[in-house]
Formats: sequence, structure tokens, C-alpha cells
Amino acid sequence: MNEVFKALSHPARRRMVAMLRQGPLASGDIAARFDMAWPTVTAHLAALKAAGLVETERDGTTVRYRLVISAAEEAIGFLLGLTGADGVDPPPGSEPGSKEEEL
Amino acid sequence: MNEVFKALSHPARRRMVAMLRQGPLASGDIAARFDMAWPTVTAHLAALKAAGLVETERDGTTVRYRLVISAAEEAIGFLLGLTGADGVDPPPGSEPGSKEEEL
DNA sequence: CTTGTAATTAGCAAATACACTAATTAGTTA
DNA sequence: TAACTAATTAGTGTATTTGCTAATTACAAG
Repeated sequence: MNEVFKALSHPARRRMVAMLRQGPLASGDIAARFDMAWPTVTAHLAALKAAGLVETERDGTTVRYRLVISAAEEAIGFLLGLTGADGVDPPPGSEPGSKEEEL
Repeated sequence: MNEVFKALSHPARRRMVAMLRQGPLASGDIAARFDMAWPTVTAHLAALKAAGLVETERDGTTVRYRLVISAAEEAIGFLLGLTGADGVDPPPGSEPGSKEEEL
């Protein structure tokens, strides 16, 4: 959960995640859409991967990155808890018996 | 939006936000629940305030912090876009005419 | 106006995060 | 094996973040 929020704390990484919503992309295709060096992009992708937000698949020499929705849903769970949306567990400590994985 | 995600990228700040869900709290009351120096807590609260996630109100010598839900909803909007939830704007670039405030 | 409590600001050190270039690995093809 | 493309890893410099202690501001009461 912490890794997820940390990963989403950088605008470039949020852009990457948004891009991948439309479907998997090769590392180089992603890098081409950013105004930074490819290795920098690789590092950002590695952060997303460490957070579980993306998965990779190798196809020949290219590596394709795919979005993993379930990881993003952790973050949604936390935020929806804040809004008081019904049917969602309140944040830890606010009520007995919460999952305590969060924060 | 960026400030919001950056603010939520630290576990202590997420805890603070979660605590405030139950209602406003004085700076000192918040600090007392953390294992760090009060000025450090003040700095975290300042980050939350800069992100628009909390507001302050002075009452005598005490300063009370209150959660601002609407700021958190920005982040929710981004994340819900990722999940493909219906009725939510897709992330910028994925479709023409999106608001472009995000990322 | 002095004292006491609440809270923030200043100033600093240590740790993280970011971006770059150069070097390296992985895989394909001649 | 040599050459070429795709991608990552290494190494480095700088900037930001995080936490601390000490000093300061803001109010209320005596």
C-alpha cells in the first residue's frame, strides 16, 4: 500500500499508468512519449513494478508493460474510506476490526 | 492533484488523514499519537494543508485540523479512471477532450 | 508585563528520490 | 561469432524529503 502511493506520487509515473490503461506498451514506446532519458523511464517503470502496479512480459527483444488494476484498487480503498462512501471499510483505528494492512 | 498524491505518499500523513476522518483534532492531540517530535508532525500537517487535504481553525491557543474531503476526491477521480469504472472520466490522453488538470 | 501552554518557524544533518551518461545484458539476425 | 536493436544496470551529481533540537510566535491568565 505504501509502495503504491509512493509510486503514484510522481507525475511521470501517473502518466505512465494512465497510458497503460489503453493497453500494454513496450518500454521503448513509453520512453518515446516522455521528455526524459530512457534509463530514467526504466527506473520509473521499475518503481511501478515494485508497487505491483504493472507487470512485464518479454516478447523477443521488447518488454511490454501491462497495468495491474488490483494494485490501484488498494489505493482506492483507502481514499473511498475517507469520503465516507458507504459499503467501504473505514480507515484503521476509526472502528474496531478493520484490516490494519493500510497506511 | 500532484500535491495531493505527494501528500498521501507518506504513511504518517495517511494516518493523520485517517485520524481526522473521525473529526477535527488539535495539533497537539495529533502529535501525541505519533512517535515523532511535534515540529515534525507540524511539518506533515503543513504538507497536508498545502495539498488542500486539511484546513485549520484557531481556538484560543489551540489549532484544530479538519479534513477536506473534496481534495481527496481528486485522487479518487484519477484512480477510478484507471479501474475503468463507468461514469468516470478516463485519464488524460486516453480520449479527446479530457480536462487535463490531472497527472 | 510576566509566566505558562500551544504551536510553528529556523537551521541543520541524514536519507531518498531523480535524472543523466556510460556500460552492460538479452535477444535476433547475418 | 559479429553486428544490431531493445532494454536494463552502474555510477554519479543534485535536489528534495524527513527528522531532530533550539528558538520564536500566539494567546490566555495572573
